[in-house]
Amino acid sequence: MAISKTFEPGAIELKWYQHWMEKDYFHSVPDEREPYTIVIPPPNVTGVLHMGHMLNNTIQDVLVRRARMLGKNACWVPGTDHASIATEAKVVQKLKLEGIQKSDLSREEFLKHAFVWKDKHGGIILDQLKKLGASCDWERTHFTMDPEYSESVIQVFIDLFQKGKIYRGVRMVNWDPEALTAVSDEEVLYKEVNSKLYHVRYKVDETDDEWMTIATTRPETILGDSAICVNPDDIRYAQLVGKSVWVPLANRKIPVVADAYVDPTFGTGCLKVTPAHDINDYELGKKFNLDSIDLFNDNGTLNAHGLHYEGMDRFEVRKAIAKELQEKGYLVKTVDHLNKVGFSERTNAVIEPKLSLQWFVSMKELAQPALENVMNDNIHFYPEKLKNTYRHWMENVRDWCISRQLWWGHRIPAWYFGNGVNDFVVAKEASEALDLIFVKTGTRLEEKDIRQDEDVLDTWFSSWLWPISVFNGITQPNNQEIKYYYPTNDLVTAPEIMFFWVARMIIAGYEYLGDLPFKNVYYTGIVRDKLGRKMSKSLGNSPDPIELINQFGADGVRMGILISSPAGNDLPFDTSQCEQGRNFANKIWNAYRLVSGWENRDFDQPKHASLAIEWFESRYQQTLVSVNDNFDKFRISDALMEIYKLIWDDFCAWYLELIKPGFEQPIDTKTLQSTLGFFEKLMQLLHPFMPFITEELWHALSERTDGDDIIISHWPEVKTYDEKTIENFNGLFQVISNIRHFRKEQSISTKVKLNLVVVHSVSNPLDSVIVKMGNLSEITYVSEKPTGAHCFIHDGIEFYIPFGELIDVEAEIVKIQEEIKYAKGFLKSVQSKLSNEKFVGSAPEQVVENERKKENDALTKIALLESRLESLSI
RNA sequence: GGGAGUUUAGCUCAGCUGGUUCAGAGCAUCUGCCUUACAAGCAGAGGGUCGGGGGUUCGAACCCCUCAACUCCCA
Repeated sequence: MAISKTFEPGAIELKWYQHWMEKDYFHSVPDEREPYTIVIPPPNVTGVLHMGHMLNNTIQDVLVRRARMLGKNACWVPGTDHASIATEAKVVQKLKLEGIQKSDLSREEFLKHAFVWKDKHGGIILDQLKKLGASCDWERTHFTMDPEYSESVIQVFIDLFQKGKIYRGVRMVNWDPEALTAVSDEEVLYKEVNSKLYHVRYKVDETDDEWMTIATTRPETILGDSAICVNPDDIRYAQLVGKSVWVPLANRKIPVVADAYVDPTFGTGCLKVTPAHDINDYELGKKFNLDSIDLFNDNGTLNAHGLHYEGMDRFEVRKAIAKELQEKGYLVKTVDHLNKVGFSERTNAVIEPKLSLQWFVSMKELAQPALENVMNDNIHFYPEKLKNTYRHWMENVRDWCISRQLWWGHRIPAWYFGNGVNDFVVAKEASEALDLIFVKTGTRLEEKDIRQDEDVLDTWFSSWLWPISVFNGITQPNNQEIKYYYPTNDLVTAPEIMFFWVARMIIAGYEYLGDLPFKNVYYTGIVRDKLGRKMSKSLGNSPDPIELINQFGADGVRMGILISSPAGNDLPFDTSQCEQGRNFANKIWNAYRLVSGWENRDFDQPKHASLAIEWFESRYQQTLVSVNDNFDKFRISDALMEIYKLIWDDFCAWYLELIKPGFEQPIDTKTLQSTLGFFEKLMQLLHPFMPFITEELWHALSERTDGDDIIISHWPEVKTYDEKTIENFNGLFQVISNIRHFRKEQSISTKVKLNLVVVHSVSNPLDSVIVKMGNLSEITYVSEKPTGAHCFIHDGIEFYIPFGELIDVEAEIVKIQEEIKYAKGFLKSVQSKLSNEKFVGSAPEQVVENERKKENDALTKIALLESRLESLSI
């Protein structure tokens, strides 16, 4: 059967993925082997695969596949999270298209719709990962709202509440007026926005015409002002502190207070204080015991405090109120101003700081072990520099707002029995709640008398349990699986979610299992386009991963993604990298075509072949050591690069050429066997990176018994190797390269065979190789150097290529002169070092010795070059 | 505003404790080749004041100071 000239990945990928699935190779059950565990960073259940997932999951697959080959019990747990805000928004939107308002539905009805949506879209992203070759244990696929998982989330909430680590309180939260929920600090993105600074004057009480002018970017909040604040050192306003001013339009009198918080150089130096709508103002409000006037409805419109603006949107009011202030003479001026505005990560709505009653996790104590164990490298970050960022966050950790005013998610297990601040209990079921209420109050209530909290928990409050709850470690403590798989080994994720997720998993790990959740965290970079922009759906600058796979093959795409992406560095992605991957697959494919076409016979192995085999074996071992080392250091792309060069340069360009029989000539059995063996071992090294082509060739190279698949084959073992052999061959390659260089320089066609004359007494067993690779007619050994020939020196031996008439003698002379000039300059620098007493005195002996050797070499070289120059000049 | 990081070839990056191997790799570029596995290929080549300036040292891409640019995190 003819083998196609190029590698065609499509059918092959499908075939082997199916085969692996049928063989259940991805599935893990605890046994006596050492476990190797990775939990996938769960993508959003509503998401589709993007380039970030591709990078992330390719790396995980590489690690898992190698661990599997190392004989470990490899377990890669896949799954998705419920992404409460994003998913709820999508479901609401979908219902809207069907003419259904969320408000028309009961909670139960809405959730029914949401689950329908989840069942329909939830699996997409995981299916896409299969195309990439991801060897996840699909039988273990988890979802953060699975019943048992949910139970663990609720159990943890109750436990932390009982420990006093969860509390309910009024705080300034980040309100998303579009999603109608609070979001955590981490979900707010600050962006610079061109806005205006409105200078508005407030009349000082008990004066005729004395005014204080404040500067604000948010005139719509004027109606909620409770004070004016100035810096106590600001002499401009010192006499006004303690007096009162009148709030424009509202006709309310508010005090003037002084606090060092105010920056006298910003604006006018007078700050209007709106405690209900700014976090800093809120602090001032507490300090000075000011009224807190909440102006806004949840959807961002003004409420009754907004007077005649009631019902209008905050941004509409900004325009309208500026106009009214202008008309009534309060607006002094407006100036352009660049300021930072917080946007919701989910809805992109402008975040409204809002006072509200929310649930919080108190973080300070919980964070302690999580901080320590990263700083002391019990949990190792790659790259290490991210430890700094982590420490900074952990040392200044703030309490975590975990309630969300949504329905899609884990409903908070708190039960209210009255209107008092403390009229609630926390319990899993209503019946338990009733018991607790009885204990708390002495009153026996019925279910109809109590109501459960309407809110759900932040999604991260469930995914922080991911490495534990995928093994049911909370609901069934000390079960066999959690004991076997936990702590997991490596976590591969993006630095963007270091706080959202990584830090919190570490916290949960220590709190609930008293141990780290993973030993290593490998942070990938952000995938960017050619212009350096982050790839995103809204920019439309991200290639469709599935399209890429169709175009270049999964192996090609995997290589394209990994070839240049060191940990923590952004990956400026370009499809040309996948092309490189595809080309590599093709190169391997063609190497196989060559080898598979050889006919073998029993005859004595030529000397050069046995030497070549010895050399390649050493090179392979040398690379293997280095590849292993790179893996240990999570230098994944370096490992790949080494394998790439080993296959392309050493194996294809040199080894195969060395042992290749003449056209239509047979090859000896021994050499063929060794070559097939090498090919196999190369495929094993490459398998974690390019699983499909390697499995295909594993089977093509040899008849395999059932179950003899590369995916479960044993990672090659390190054996001692001979450095000397590698050095010898490097010399050989340089000789050949010298010949080729000369040919190229003199534009001598490959069709013209050259002679090589060596001034040496002993011939080399590899001469036949030089003849072949250098396209020579013969090599002759002489004792007298010939004249009229090009010369190069390697390892002290002089090599000559006799001239034909075509050779440009003048050019040759010029070239030698240049070489002499360079060598003399080099000699001078070496000699000046050696004549420096301080250098000779203080540098280590080894270094000085090296300089002496350099001096000697240079002298010899110059002498040789000069004698050649002489012979040419005749 | 506070903190951290980065700056080495056209691009993406290596370069460990200062010392032959220290100025490297892959890609891209240029030149010549359809040579019988592969033009998705082969052979060869060019390209860098290691961000600028100063210092320490016999010796600096590497250590110190300073300036500049970029990136990220926090407020």
